[in-house]
Amino acid sequence: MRIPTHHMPKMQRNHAKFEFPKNGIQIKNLELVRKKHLQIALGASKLFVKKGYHKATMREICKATGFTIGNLYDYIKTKDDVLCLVFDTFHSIWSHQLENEGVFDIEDPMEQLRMAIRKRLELINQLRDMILLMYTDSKILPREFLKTVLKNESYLIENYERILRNGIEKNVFKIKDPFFAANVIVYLLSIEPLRGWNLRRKYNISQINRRLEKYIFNLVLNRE
Amino acid sequence: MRIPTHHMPKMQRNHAKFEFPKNGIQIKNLELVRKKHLQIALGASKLFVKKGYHKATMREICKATGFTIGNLYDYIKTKDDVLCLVFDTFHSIWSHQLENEGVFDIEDPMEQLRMAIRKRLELINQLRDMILLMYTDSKILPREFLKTVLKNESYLIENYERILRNGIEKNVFKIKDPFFAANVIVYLLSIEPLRGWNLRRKYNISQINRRLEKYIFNLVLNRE
Amino acid sequence: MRIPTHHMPKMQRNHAKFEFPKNGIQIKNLELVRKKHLQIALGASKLFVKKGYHKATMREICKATGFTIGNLYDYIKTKDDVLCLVFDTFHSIWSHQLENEGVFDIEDPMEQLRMAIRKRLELINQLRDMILLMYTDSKILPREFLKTVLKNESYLIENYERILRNGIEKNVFKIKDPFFAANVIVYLLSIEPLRGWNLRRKYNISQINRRLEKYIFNLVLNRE
Amino acid sequence: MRIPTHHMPKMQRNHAKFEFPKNGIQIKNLELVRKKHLQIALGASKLFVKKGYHKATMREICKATGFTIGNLYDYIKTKDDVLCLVFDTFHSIWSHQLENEGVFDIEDPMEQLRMAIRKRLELINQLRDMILLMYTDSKILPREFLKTVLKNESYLIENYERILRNGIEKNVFKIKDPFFAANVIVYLLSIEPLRGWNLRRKYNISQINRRLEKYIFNLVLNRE
DNA sequence: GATGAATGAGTGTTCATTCAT
DNA sequence: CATGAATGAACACTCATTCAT
Repeated sequence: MRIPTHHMPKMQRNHAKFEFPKNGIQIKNLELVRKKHLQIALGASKLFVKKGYHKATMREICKATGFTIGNLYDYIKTKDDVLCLVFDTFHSIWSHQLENEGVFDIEDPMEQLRMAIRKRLELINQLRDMILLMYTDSKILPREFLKTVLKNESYLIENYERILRNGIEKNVFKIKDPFFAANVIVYLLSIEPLRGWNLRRKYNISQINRRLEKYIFNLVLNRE
Repeated sequence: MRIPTHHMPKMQRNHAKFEFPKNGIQIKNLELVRKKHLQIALGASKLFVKKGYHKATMREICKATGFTIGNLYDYIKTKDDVLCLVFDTFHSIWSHQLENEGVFDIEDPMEQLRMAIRKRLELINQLRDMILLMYTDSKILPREFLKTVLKNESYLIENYERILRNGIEKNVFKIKDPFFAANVIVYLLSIEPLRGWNLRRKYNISQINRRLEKYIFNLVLNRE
Repeated sequence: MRIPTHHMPKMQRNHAKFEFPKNGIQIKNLELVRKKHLQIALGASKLFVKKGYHKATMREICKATGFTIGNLYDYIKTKDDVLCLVFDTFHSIWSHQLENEGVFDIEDPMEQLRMAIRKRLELINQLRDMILLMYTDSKILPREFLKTVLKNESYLIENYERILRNGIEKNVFKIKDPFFAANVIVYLLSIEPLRGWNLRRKYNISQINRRLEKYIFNLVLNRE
Repeated sequence: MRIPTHHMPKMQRNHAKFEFPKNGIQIKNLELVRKKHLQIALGASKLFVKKGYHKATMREICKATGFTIGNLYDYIKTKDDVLCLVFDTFHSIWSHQLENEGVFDIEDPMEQLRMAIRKRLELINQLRDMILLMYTDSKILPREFLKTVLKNESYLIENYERILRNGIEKNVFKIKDPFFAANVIVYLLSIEPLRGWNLRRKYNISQINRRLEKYIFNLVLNRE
């Protein structure tokens, strides 16, 4: 899994709400904490992708992140926090992508949607395994944190809905229910990480992506 | 979750894995073993849906299935086997549905596809939680067993592909790539169990289902 | 520490209230649980006396009690429970002694008090180290359990108070405040286990006991 | 707990243990070390009284004493040293009290004993919780240090013995065995911190003290 | 076949202590 | 002298699995 490092500086911007761990930690230097949290998230995500959250032991997480056990626990309170950190890091990228890509500056609805699809598919290819992880392990997340994740996710869908509404207003898109369509589109875009094992037997990634794009435009341009 | 019991007789067809649960102990009555395996799968699935596989303990599985610990281990070898049994039971229903519904007896492609969609959505609604479980926990399955599961899954997709090809031959469906379309359709049909938390805020199940049906027909009837 | 086994059959009589652990345990055979709890208490008490509660590890407790770790945890929920079991076992002996010794059948107050003192000193000598343990580690006990322990302890003191009142009524004892006197007497009787390191430099146990007896009679027979 | 600061100057007399806290680091200013040791003892004692020695972490000790972790370890070598410092500080007050109170300047044995009792009870009331701590946690002390503590304690008892002998010589006290009596007296005087939970249900502190005084005089004035 | 007590490797977590800055 | 991040041995506890009855 390549990590899209060009996104990193922006990652934790909107997420003062994700403070780890909930209660005070040992370490006092706040900048350091942020740095280490990122280090944990990056290392642990790779491990979780490989072994799954439950089968990864704290000792393995330490090795994967380059921490000693005690030191790791200076930055988290429980193992669950590690998963939260992983989600915090990647789900931010995941759900706040469009704002960061300048998609909303594009006027032409067709071009805007095409951009939104392509950029998303690029990101999805980069984060393939993380996306699978985010699907399979999100139900492990603490209730409160899961709520935030879902909120982010629906925020992402709203972004697509906005693009669709823009196209509808300009009489380019023919769909009647942009909310449902946005859900379908966002869902469809993840087909490759989730069900790719079958598609990949016949197509390479870019063939899949091209077809997805066509399907989505088809969906958006034809009367329902 | 209602379990569609009319499917049960066919369920355990192809799984050598469970034929001799314990090397040393010869359980003669094979019919009994099958009965007990079903009992385990039914009880355990409910538990796994509630708690997840990893957080469910063997003791809880015993309680949920009505076995004592020692007795349960007469029918399985490891905890993983329980998950396999659950998959074995439900994934058979899941992937061999269409054959059992008489869908292939229908001549008219439109009618056939409509039937295939509706029957599937019905089943998906019944098995909502199991489907989520099958997505999230399939990666826990032993390698060999996972292969069987995926084979079943692709068999299901092939069924849809066959329906599409039938419609293409009869000049009803306009699609060029029935393999890809089948994958997309099967994937789309599961949107509710997997991403329903967002859709359900606006629609009830049947509204979702109606929209899905329309989308799929749209997809199939329009030139790509 | 010799364990006064002749008391054992009576030990758990009055203490249905002490159920370990608070919530259900794995083991179903209740008689077995009682037997094992006793085994735990006897083994652990020796260890705690030697090392103290906090320095004793669960593995040492296992070795001292003859359990494997997992099996020990079939009978307790936490390490604290082991201490509670120890207290439960010995504090019962400790605080319900007099009823079991026939002291209350004696009519003559002098004889009754003498008996109460001697029997107690005998017990105290047997339980020397346990008494020290009960003093030093009682503050570790869970709040609720400590309350029961203190109630038992005050019940013991009440027994002495009753003996004193009997002597006052029969004009043998001259004391005005039997409650305070009973507290002092019970406290004094434990001087050897608690502060014996100094006394033992000059006296043997029976010399200490003889002197204590004299002091208490002095206290009880003279006008305040 | 008020700390009787007027005793402090004499406190750290006889404890080579803390003269060079760290082999490698030569802290030149010995006066500073003494000051810091006192700071540690005062802060830590409050914490130990509240949580017990074992449950108090070094981090909590730091917070309670106003040190940073690294700095604290400039003045001690192990956590046990903190307990030793606490004992060193308070046990000195505890066992060298009488010399500092001018008790030995009093000629009249009755007056002298009364003074010795009252001053002691005053101190005991001030140090209530510390006394309980000194009882419960003394067995944690390193062997060598415990010996010093016990020596101090027996020194205290000797002081009372001296007072008693003085009274015997002057034909005021009737006791035959001043050593035993001194042990009993010193032990009795601590009844309130150790067993007060029962007494305090009926009496306030001064009522307890008055009764104790009477009992001790009774003990000392009557033929055994 | 059924029972449930026993096993012990392995887990997440704590915390006294060290040491670079 | 002071700081606090880093270390890792040790801990309490869990739970899949076995096996005597």
